Amino acid sequence: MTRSAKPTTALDFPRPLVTVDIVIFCILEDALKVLLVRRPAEPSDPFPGRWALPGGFVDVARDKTLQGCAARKLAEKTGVSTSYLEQLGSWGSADRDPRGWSATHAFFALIPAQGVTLQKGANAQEVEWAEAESASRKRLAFDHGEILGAALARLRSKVEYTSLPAFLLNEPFTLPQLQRTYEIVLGRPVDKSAFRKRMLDSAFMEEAGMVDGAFGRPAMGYRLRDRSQATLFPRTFSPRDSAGG
Amino acid sequence: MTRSAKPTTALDFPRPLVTVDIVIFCILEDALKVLLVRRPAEPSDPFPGRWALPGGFVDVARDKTLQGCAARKLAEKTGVSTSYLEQLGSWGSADRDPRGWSATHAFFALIPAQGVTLQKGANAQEVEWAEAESASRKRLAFDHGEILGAALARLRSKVEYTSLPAFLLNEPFTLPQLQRTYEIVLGRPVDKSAFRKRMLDSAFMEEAGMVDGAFGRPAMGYRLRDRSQATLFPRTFSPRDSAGG
DNA sequence: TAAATAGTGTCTTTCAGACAATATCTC
DNA sequence: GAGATATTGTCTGAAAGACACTATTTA
Repeated sequence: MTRSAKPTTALDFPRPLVTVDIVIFCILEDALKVLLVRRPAEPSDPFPGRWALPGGFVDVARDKTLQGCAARKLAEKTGVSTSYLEQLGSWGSADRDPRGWSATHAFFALIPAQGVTLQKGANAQEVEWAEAESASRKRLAFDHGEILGAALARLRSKVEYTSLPAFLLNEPFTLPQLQRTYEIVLGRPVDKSAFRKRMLDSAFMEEAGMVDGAFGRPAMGYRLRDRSQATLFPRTFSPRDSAGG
Repeated sequence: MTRSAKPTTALDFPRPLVTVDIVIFCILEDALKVLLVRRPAEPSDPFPGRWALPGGFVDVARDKTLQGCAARKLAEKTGVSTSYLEQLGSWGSADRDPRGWSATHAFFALIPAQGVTLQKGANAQEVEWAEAESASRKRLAFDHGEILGAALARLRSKVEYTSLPAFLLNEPFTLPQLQRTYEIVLGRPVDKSAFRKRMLDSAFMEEAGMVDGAFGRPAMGYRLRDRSQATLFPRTFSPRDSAGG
């Protein structure tokens, strides 16, 4: 990199604003939800009163890395510290923030429904779990609608060939629960037998004792062998006709 | 996003340095190469004399978007303006740049070998095409070794199930040329018949007249239908035994 | 006609999808 | 036992991999 727009020792040229935003997904009420916070109502703020993704400025004194900054904000909002956290991309332009040239680093997180305790911000911000699909069509603050759309697309795409949905469940989880999670995210039913074969064959989970629900036969509980990353399947889920190259 | 570390109208808190770096891939001499530039030798500069990825500070006055900034830098270095340009991710931390907290937005570009005219920087920077694999093991400036490694991993991963390698070829290209490109990036041979079936079935190319080489039977030339994005295949390339979950 | 390269055909195996059958629980 | 849910088994068709074969060029 040249890094020589100006004499390299003088770094006094204007810098963009740098923020981190997080798309936090969760399954609630049999639907895919995303966490939104309402921006302060003061008219001096950009997009007052609008719903936005949780996030904020990188705190140079406090944050050692971008990932760390994202993890901190996630924990502040949800109380969840261990979860799947993946970088989504960055959005930067002269006009996405009325306060000046800004670049945001977007992350997306998958967290299990239970164990979440929503924290209102110090400034008593309003917080809600919004249905993901409809939220992406809402008019959100900044370019957060676009970012949420990208997160949804990434999630849906990856769900076709990875074990990602497992991160949306508490452990131990059962195969029927996992299948239901896939179906919610994919938006279509999945064949039970094929699903189970696929999950068990790829061996990214291990047995964790029986779990019994309210009715019917108890199911085997599973936990992930590696909670730090998802497993890739060699093929996508696909009904017979579609995606058939 | 809170964006309220300080009163929201006062934006006078310290900001990270913001840069863009590009991993530019190209096939040369039957190998995958990446473009490196040598950093200035002045000791006042970070990593003097080290090889680095091309890139530099975002110019708030000049660049409208991050993608635009990347495209500009790509054109400045290679003379290539139309090519495949994808965001790779961002790397930001307190200590990756000795000059202070910095965040870089990394992109990766695929360009055809021909038509490239390397431009030495205004400051007569040294520029070279390095073999990609070995370059990723070299000690590059900043965290560029890590970034290059991530780019290589992303490329190799995507080559298994996308049409990406087509962007490394000039049009019109032939199927044997495309196959050779896949083999170079994958690092293993690919069956001719299966390869051709796959490429032709997914119909991301269209015929563009016969092309004849030095020897043997002339081949059909093809061009991409859509140069803006790659096509996804429903399955990965995989030899019989491996990846056979 | 030999060498080189491009393109096609065929066989086999794998495996996902469909769906039926069986197992184990509660009430 | 009825109802509910979990788990397994069997069949089938699509498609990828392996590999042999044919086609078209130059020397």
